[in-house]
Amino acid sequence: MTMALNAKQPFTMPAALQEPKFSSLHASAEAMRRVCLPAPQLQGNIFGSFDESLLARAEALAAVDIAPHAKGHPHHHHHPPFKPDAAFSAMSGVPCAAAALPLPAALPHPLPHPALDGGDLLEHLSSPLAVGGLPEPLPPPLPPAAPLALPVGAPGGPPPPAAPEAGSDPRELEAFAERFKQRRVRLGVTQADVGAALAALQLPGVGALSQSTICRFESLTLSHNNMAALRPVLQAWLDGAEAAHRDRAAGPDLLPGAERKRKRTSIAAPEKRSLEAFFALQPRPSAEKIAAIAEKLDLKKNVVRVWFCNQRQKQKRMKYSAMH
DNA sequence: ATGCATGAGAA
DNA sequence: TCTCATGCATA
Repeated sequence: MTMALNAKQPFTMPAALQEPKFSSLHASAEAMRRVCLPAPQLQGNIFGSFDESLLARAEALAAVDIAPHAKGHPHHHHHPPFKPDAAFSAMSGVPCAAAALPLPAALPHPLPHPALDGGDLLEHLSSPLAVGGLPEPLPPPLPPAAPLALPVGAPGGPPPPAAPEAGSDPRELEAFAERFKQRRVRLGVTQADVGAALAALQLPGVGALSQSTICRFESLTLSHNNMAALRPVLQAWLDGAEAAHRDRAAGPDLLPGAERKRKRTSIAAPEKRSLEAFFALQPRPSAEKIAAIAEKLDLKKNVVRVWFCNQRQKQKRMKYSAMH
């Protein structure tokens, strides 16, 4: 039931050749960044020695850049031989003014996690609306700003859902992102605040977003589709925020204050280098290979799998595919 | 600002 | 199982 906002893929492509994601503009760019994949290795070697060569080659590659670190990179500290899981800590009092509560109706809630191994609980917090409060453009001691609400349905200007292909121009998206950030800062609102305020906007199927997402939007580190989908929403917020700025509505702020806990395994540098080498050879290793790699690097299989997924996702970010 | 992770939905 | 959109936890 959760359906995040998604301009979901109007076009679905076979997993094998799914690249022509966007218009056509990047078709070439996309193709460009996805270099290599030269060796036609492995065919039907299910016999013991299946990917020994792959592993060996990747390791060789991984080793190439390590030894003589004369002055090339700012590499510093290192790590223990290895360690599967690792660091975790708790965040304390994050003064984010955010929250939403089981509001009226329609709050697409992601839902609770099934208790997996790690055991992370209570993640979603929602809380009361945060209406009214508007942070004065006084940056320094910026008090936990209170997000702004916006009269939904009051189209201040551009009818968003007009052109299906509107706002899909990479150039324009980039320009918007930049303007957005500047004006946001001008309003003295943090990325986290924006994300929280979005919930108050109560747009169809649009809930709050995290600081991470807002940050990624501003830095274009999201997929093109994602950027395009978020643009209208952020535009709406910006309009409302600036309007509210003129007016004046002051409101106190709320402070949720919750505790979180969740582990984030940390992959050490050497292991990471190996993974990168593997990735260059095979961006999409089979489950068997992932298992082999995991064993070699002494990492959990799932960690390796997720790493590859994230790596693939990285390739698709605007920054790289639309680089000009 | 980013790394590792979850989960819904499509193959 | 992968992709995609997102997020917590971190550096």
